[in-house]
Amino acid sequence: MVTIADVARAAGVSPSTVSYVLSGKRSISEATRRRVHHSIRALGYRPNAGARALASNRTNVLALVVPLRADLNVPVMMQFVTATVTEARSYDHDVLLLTADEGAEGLHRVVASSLADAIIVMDVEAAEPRVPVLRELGRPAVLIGVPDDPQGLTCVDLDFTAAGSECVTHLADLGHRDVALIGPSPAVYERGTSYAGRFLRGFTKTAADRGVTAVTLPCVPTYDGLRACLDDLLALERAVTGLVVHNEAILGPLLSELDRRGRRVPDDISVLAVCPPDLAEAQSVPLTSVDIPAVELGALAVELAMRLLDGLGEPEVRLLPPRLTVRAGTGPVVA
Amino acid sequence: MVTIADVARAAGVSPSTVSYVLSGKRSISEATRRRVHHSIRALGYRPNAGARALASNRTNVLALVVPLRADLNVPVMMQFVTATVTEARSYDHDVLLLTADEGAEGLHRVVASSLADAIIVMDVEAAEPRVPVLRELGRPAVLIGVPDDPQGLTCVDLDFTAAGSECVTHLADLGHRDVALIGPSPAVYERGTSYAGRFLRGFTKTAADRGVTAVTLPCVPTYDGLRACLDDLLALERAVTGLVVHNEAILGPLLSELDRRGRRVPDDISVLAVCPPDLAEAQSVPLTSVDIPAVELGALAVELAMRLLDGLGEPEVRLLPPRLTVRAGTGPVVA
DNA sequence: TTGAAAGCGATACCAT
DNA sequence: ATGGTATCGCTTTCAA
Repeated sequence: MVTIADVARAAGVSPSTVSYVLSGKRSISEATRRRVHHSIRALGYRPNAGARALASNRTNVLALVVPLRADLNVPVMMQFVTATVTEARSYDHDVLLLTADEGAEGLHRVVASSLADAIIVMDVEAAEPRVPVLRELGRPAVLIGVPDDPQGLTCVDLDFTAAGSECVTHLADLGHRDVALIGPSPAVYERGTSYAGRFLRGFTKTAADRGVTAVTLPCVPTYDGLRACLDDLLALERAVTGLVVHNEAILGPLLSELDRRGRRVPDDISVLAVCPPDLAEAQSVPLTSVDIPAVELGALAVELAMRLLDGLGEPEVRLLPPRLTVRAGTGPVVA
Repeated sequence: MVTIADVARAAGVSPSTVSYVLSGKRSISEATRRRVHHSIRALGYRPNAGARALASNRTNVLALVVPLRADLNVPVMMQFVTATVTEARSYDHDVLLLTADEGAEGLHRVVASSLADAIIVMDVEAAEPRVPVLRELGRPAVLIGVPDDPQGLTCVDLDFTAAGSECVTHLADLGHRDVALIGPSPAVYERGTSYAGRFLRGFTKTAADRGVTAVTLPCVPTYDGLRACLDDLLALERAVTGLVVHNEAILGPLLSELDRRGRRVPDDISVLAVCPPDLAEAQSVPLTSVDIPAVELGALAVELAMRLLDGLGEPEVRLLPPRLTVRAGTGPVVA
């Protein structure tokens, strides 16, 4: 193994000089810097992470806590994870992966044993049980999602309230007077996942503001769940002409079932989805969609974590504005 | 911060004794052990990971390299990742997440800076460029997938050859004489992803052995790709009565399109899929499927990595036998 | 602008 | 069965 001492010897300087060349924490003459860098490359030196962490109290590692649930939007999750890793690398950091089933204990463990400098937590619930722990951990934390009381914590998320609102606005502007929201699984609402409730509120409020009739149908993400959901939908007294789907898993099946039941999109019914653009585009009829900006959110989470680690920046809640892309699946109401 | 010295003092023993109590590397009297454990709990002591790594040359961390591609089966990937983390924790290890875009350099980095003790690599190609590097790294490595030359490396995967074979066998036993394989995107074949070719070979060979006519159609995972693929399929001279789908992304759309084109499953055509059971079950018609045992593979990969770290066990290729579950989507040929 | 050396918190060897 | 302590590789203070 090549150590800092080997490099120092080869470059004819002291180990501390090599360290300072690497960290940039004090000025070094150009000549020395070059000799040191040359020796580093020549010997293929890489600082030992453990030694560095021990001496500096910095691991250059971010802990990322991912959910283990099956009822989540997995592709979006994975996008988020890879974006986090990629962004972390751009700050010369690595990512340690934790699963949510370790709970608060996992957070304690990682911090107390100095495995990571900061923590990023995905899939935050409204009454998030890990929030008090995160506050007391004494390490920067960034949540994806906004708990009821984000006091003292940094949170990032899509502005789901605005997203729900924008979907209704778009439909109302096209003349739709009767809309429905096909939401996530009831389980998602029941455990109070923060984004589901926020989207619903934006949806409902704007519908009221615009004088649009709005119904909400949570949907279990199975074929049977979908069928039941559509049965309910089509049995409504006033025919719904605009459908907002906040449940990626059933998007394809939903369109099939509508087709099977003789409802044409968008002629009979407009469909608008909350999902990644490629999913919206890959449907039998490309759907107007509000993007879930997983990649931006991942990068932003890392960026905010870095700021906190540098002692800059205060805890804050950062909501990204929704972006709605119009595609063939949305049309005006045909009288 | 609570150190091992604090614990030692509180328990009235030396630091080395505390260390030995924790590691179990020498015998300790029951009384001492109890006092030490009591102090550990009382003080909330957790060993410092960096210090431990520095002194012991063991990080208790596994590096996991995940692909960044979009054309992969993301839910299966995520299952694999979480299974890996969960299993690693059961060995008191953590998982450091790397993305494949760091390439061989990333592997060097992680090893040279002592960030991880072993490496698990997903999405291995037939002519995997990282293979030579992994061999020279001097650290245990486990590949998910089997490269052309697995010499000296440990590999785990589903036995895709047997899986392809079993699908044909099942259809042939039901009397099907004309079958087709709807495979992954052409891009997957082109870059020589190892599992795609192996499945194809098992499929083709068994078809020949059984005197069954077999055609293969790679399918770009978009709606247009699917339509083109089905056009080709239905234009064949001899009508295909059995369809094997090795491409999860288009499973739902495929069934919709078949329905739209008036082909009933399984009355007109039997459909058999290679995918997780829940996906097969969630279709409009539940499909017979060969499971991709992501969870077992993840756990197995970790287990083999642990063995290698303990100096037990040689490099080996471990293929899990396919398991076919019969569901409503497969039926006999109706003359 | 640079060097010497004291830690950081464990492990494991050498003693007893 | 237990203790003392050198050691791991790096950072950072203190000095020059």
